[in-house]
Amino acid sequence: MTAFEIYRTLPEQIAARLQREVLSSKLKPGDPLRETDLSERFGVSRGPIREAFRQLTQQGLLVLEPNKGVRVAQNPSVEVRPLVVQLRRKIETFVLDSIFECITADDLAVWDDILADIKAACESNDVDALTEHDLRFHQAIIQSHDDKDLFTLWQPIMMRMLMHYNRLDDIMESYREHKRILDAIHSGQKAEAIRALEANIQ
Amino acid sequence: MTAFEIYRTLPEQIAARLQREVLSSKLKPGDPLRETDLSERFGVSRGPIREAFRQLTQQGLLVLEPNKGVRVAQNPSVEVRPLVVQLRRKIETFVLDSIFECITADDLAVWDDILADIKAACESNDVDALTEHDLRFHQAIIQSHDDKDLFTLWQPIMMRMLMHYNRLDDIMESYREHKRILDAIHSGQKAEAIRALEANIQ
DNA sequence: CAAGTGTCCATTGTTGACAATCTGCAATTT
DNA sequence: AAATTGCAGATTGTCAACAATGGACACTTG
Repeated sequence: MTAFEIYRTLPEQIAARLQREVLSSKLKPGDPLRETDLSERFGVSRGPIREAFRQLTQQGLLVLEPNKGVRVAQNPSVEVRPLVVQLRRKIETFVLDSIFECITADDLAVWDDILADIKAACESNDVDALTEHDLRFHQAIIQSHDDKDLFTLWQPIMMRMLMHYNRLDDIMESYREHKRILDAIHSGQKAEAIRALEANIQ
Repeated sequence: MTAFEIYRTLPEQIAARLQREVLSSKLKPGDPLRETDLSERFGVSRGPIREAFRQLTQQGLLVLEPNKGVRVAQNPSVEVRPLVVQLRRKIETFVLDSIFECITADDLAVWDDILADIKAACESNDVDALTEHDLRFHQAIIQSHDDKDLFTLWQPIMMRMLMHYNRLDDIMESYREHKRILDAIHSGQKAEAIRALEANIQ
């Protein structure tokens, strides 16, 4: 993990820390988060904590009840999960289809780097790191679209899916799936790239 | 318009007011909102204003830039709009299909009331009121699903669509579209109801 | 004994003061 | 003249004190 991540604001740093703890199930669905506890833990006042709560609520990781505080959100129900999968597929394939012709060598270089991180995480069987880099991979693709607003639409849907990351028996398969996507892009096969992307989202 | 809406919290009241002003284009895309101005206007301190900003950011109506404040979000680009339409259709038809067999007489009574409001808005050619009750109509359907989390997924997508509500030449057509949905539900025709719902979302 | 009521305490909601940051413009430098 | 620097103001970020709310539990009341 990168030790010196730079974030613009205090709340962003705090939100990033808490996000990891939720996605790695260090914080479990239903767990309450108290403003006072966290303000002491991070050495800041309650203001930035509330702001961080707000960001994570927007991502769907926390649920806010007035006068009662925030709790870690429940996983999507099994009934709703297929819908979430479909929504994410629609957005990501839309983006890939839309940007395909304008993908630069720089873009691909960044994505290759992330793929290397995914590979490393798979090889060391580190599910938390895999989750993080899987998120970075798809986020990088979404954010390469001109319309930055797409990201805010996509993020809460993606988060719902990451909340239980136990799809694969063989963790290395995740690396292979992402590699297939990039291989197809490298060789300019748009339809194949979209197919590989859809296969990765389930 | 309901004159005595009760909201739990101060920020909710403020957010509701601002939401109307954005959806009615009293506040236009790119307009900056200053915390100090609004705290004086509403007679509260800046805390609740910031909280309201956050709620509206989550809904996609405002965009937040650190150290620079918030602005009214831009309308979705013409390129992205078809995607937004598809996403909203997927969610709403999923919900209607999912709840259809458990719709109660109480549910239908509420929806009929909202339909009456839609009719009144159309007849008096009040686009702002139509926007408001159109939102209430679809929101009521979404919220009748057991999984309350669906609402937070749907809301930002819906808001993107409401930000330019100029689809119809004949405003009465909006009433008819919603009436077709409820008529089909009343007579138990699930497939027809879903078809009418999809026709309304475009 | 069941239902309702009051009190206390933990927690969130709100406020106003102060600190940090950004923007625009004027003065300075090359 | 163009680019850069340095101020001044406006605006957001942070903080700590105080107010309001909700939940638990003991107490009263029928």
